Amino acid sequence: MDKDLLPIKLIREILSQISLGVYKHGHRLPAERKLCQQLGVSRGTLRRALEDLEKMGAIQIRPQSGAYVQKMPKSGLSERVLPKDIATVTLREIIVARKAIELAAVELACERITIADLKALDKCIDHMQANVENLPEYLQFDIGFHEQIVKASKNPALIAAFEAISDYHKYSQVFSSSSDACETDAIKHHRCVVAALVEGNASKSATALRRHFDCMLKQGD
Amino acid sequence: MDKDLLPIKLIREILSQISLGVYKHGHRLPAERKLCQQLGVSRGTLRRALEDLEKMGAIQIRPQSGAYVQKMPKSGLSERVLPKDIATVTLREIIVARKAIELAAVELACERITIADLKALDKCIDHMQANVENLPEYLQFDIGFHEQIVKASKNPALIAAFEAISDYHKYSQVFSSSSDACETDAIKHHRCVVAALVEGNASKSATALRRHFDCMLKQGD
DNA sequence: TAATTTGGTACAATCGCGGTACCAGTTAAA
DNA sequence: TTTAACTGGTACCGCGATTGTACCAAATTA
Repeated sequence: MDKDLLPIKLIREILSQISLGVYKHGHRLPAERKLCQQLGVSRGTLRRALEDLEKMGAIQIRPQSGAYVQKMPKSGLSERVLPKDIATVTLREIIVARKAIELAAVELACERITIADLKALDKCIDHMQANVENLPEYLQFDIGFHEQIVKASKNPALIAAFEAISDYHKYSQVFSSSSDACETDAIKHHRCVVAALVEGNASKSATALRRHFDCMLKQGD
Repeated sequence: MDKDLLPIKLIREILSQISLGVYKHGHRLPAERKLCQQLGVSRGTLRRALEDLEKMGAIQIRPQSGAYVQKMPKSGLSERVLPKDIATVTLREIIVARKAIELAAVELACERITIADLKALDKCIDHMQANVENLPEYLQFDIGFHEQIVKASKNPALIAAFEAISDYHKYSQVFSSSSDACETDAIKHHRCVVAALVEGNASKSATALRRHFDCMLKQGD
C-alpha cells in the first residue's frame, strides 16, 4: 500500500497553482503562516515542501521577505512529485482524450441538462468574454465551461474520467499556448454548443463541440 | 489537505475484491496474518480495517475461526470509504463512459500498438477462453484485455481516465450480471478487435469494439 | 522609535503504522 | 489422547510523520 506523504502532495498542489496562474512569475507566495492555513497543514510540513520547491528551482525563498515564483524549468523537476508520465504527455494527447470524453458527455447532457446547468454555462461564456485580455482568468472560466458540460451529463463515471485528465491539465500549461485569434473562435464555438443544448439536439451539440476540438487540434500543428 | 489513511484504503481494496468475486459470499477471508502480508500492511492496521468492515456488515468476524463475507448491503456502507457518487452510478453509465474512452484509445492503438501489446492481448483472450466456467478469473482477464487496449494507445491521459473509471468498476459488480451466452460472444468480439489491430485498420477495429459495447448495453435492457 | 510581519530554528506532544510477543481457544496431525 | 500448528484478541514498544508552540533576528511599517 503506497502512502503519499504530505510534503509531496503540497508540492503538487503549489506547482499546479503556479501553472494555473494563481501565483504568477516574480510574485510572492502568501506568507508561510497564511499559506499553511489555506492548505490545511502545519507550518513545519509546509516549510519542507517549500524547501523542495526551492531545490527544484520553482521558487526562491528570501529571508524576512517571502517565497518568490521563478520561471518554471520544464525539466529538472523531480519525477516523483509529478503525475505519472507527465513528461511524455503532450497537449495533443490531452485534447484527444478530452474530445472523447466530452463528446460522449454532451450527448448525454442533451437529455439531462437542467436550467441551472444552462445558466451556469452562459455565465462561464460571459466571464470568458469579459476576460479575453486576462489570460489566467479567461482560462479558469474556459475550464469551468468544459467541466460544466461534463457534469451536465450526470454520469459519475464520465465526471471521474474528466477529473483524472484535469490533473494532467494542471501541469501542462496547455492553454498558455493559445493565440488570441483562437479565443474569440472558442467563445463562438461555446455559444453554438449551448444553443444546440437548448434545442435538445444531441447530434448538433456534438458536432459543434467536435468542431471546437478540431480547431484546437489543428492549431497544434 | 485530505490524507487518506491506510485503513480506509484497505477497506476499499477488500470491498472491491469482494465485489469482483475474489472472496465470495459465505466464504472465509484469508487469515489475518496472511492477508496483511498480501496487502503489504501490518496486522494492526488490517485489523482496524476489518473492524470497520464488520461494523458496516460486509463481513462477520468469528473468534478462532476467521472473517466471513456477508451479503453486501448496497446502502448502509459508510460513504467515506466509497468512491464519490458510487450509489448513483449504474452499469449502463460505466459502460457508456468506457465506450467513449476505449473507442478513442483503439483508434490511436491502431497506429501505435507493438508486437508485445498484441501478444498480451492474445494471451488475455486465451485465458478468458480457458476460464469461461470460472467467473472471477474470467473477469480478471476481461478487464485485463480492455486495460491493455487502452495502454496500447500510449496516451497517458486516456490511460488515466480509464483507471479512474476502473475504481467505479470495482464496486459495481457489473460483470456478475453477465450471462453465459454473452461470454462466448465477448471472446469473439475481442478476437475481431485484435484482428483489425493486426491489419492496422482503425475504423474496422473501432467498429468491432463498438459492436462489443453495444452488445453489453443491449443486455442491460 | 515602537509595533508588526517576515522567514529560521528548536523542542515537545501527538498520531499513524509497523513489529513483536503472548494469550486462549480451535483444528488437524501424530 | 497428545501434540503441534493454526485461529483471532490484546498489549506493548519504537520509529517516523505531523502538529503545535515558542522564540529569534531581520525587515518593514506605523
